[in-house]
Amino acid sequence: MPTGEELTEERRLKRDRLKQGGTEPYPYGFPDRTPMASVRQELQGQAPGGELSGVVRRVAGRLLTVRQHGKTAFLPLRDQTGELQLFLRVDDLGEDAYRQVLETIDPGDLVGAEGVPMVTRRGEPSVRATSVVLLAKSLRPPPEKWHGLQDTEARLRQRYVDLLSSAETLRRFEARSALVTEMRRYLGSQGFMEVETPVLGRVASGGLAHPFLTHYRFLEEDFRLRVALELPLKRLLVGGFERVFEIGKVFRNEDLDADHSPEFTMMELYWAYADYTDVRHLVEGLTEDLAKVAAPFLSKEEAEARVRDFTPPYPTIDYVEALEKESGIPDLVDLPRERLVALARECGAKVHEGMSHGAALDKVFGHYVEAKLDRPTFVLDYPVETTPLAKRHRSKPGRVERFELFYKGIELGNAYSELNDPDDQEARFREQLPPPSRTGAHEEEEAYAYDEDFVEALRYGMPPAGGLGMGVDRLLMAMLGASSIKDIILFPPTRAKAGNTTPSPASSAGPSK
RNA sequence: GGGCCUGUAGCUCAGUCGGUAGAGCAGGCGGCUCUUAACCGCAAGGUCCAGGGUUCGAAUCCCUGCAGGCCCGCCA
Repeated sequence: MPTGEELTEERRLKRDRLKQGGTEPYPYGFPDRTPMASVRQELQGQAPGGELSGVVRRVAGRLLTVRQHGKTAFLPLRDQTGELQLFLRVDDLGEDAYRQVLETIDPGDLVGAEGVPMVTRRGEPSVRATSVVLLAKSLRPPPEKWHGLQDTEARLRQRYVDLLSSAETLRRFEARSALVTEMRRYLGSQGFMEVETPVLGRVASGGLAHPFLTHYRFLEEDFRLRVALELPLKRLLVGGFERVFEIGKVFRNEDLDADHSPEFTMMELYWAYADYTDVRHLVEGLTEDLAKVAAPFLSKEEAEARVRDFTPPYPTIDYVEALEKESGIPDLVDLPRERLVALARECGAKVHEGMSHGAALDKVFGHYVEAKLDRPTFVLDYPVETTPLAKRHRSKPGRVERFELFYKGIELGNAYSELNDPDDQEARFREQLPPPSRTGAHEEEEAYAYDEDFVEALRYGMPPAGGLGMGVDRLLMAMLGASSIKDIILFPPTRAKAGNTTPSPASSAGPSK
């Protein structure tokens, strides 16, 4: 029965037939299960046609397809660890049970079985089933067994279908988990303590971005979702914690594309009594370690390339030297603001007239230098006006102690010797604020918001410290070779389907365009 | 935000010059005791993304919209 509803109805009928026969189509569990990979392991070295006589194993998973040959049938199942086929014979199950199983199951159903691990005459590891039970009826047919789910939109909107039909997708998100777990373990081994700080706040500072707005009913105030983790973590250094980190979602109300998602995961750490050089060596250790953990999830060639790329030390280049060398323009950094804005425009960047010197410089740098940084490379010592939260350089006037790590043309991390002079911090925040003449809501949101309480915290004294921020999704893209951030995020944001929009009270509070 | 591309059966895809809709998989019925996208036979299955226009006639041409992808710009 060919339409989608008819296919669903056909499966409902099978389910109801089972129910009428006294079989529960959604039972409560399936205890004492052995993972597919373990059964395969047990069968290693078993000759074709042989079986583990006397051994009984229970396996469960999603039914991939049914290959029936009259009185025998092969039912490949998949669980999280892998695939294994059931071998069904009338001789093992009896006529009635055999017929009932084949008449009521469909590809996509969750199925459990008990039987003897064996290897078929054709050499395929299998379980010769002595009983088969339905564990959950699937009412929807799974995607085509050979091509899988190709529709990129469906894969994002219904990630569960992508996952259940693609072992590769499942594996990629296992890799994500393994890498984030390793990041926590590694930082813990270096003495860092994981903390959690608020997502909702009155000011969204620590980064340059449009915040999401929301309303806090109890406090009767508009709040913003954080755009960075930096300022609360530094307050903790003031309080006396010496090595802290946080891994959490941050929110920037901007475009979604191949390497940006409005909601993404950030890792930031702050390290008292250290500086950005210490942080640089920590980043080398961390990324080297993560590349090794990523390796088993990659093809042999890719794994070797990744481990080779992330073998420290990584080259360092000076921001100004690199920029002048790549652009061929001497003293580019010292050009007046207007000239820089014009230059940024020539580089193809979107510019607006009031754009700051630092912002224009960043565009020019991105054009001439960043795109060319293929191997992991640290760019050191940015001009002071690009970076309001970093400490002035100890020996290079007009610069701050800051580095960014680039790989394959994208930024993976950003670190400073943290600014801890409260008066300098206050002044640097104020320089970032747009001149009053053009204080539109738009530009105001884009400046590093002035966080008065943070400056107050610094007045109590923050130890000298090094700090780091890494975009976790991008780091994972780099490690796993993903070309889109959507391949790394389980449920990326999608537009509402037509006629399916939910009216939102917060949308009217968003920045007007 | 600008440019290009895509949207046809549950899934993967064809569809010529504008002439009234095709295949494979999945599903139904029948056959088959070692398959690997099993195989063989039979029958069935459509809001051609939505709306409008041109035309005797539109999946096909035009316009608008919706959704997605890629490139560019941009925040990580």
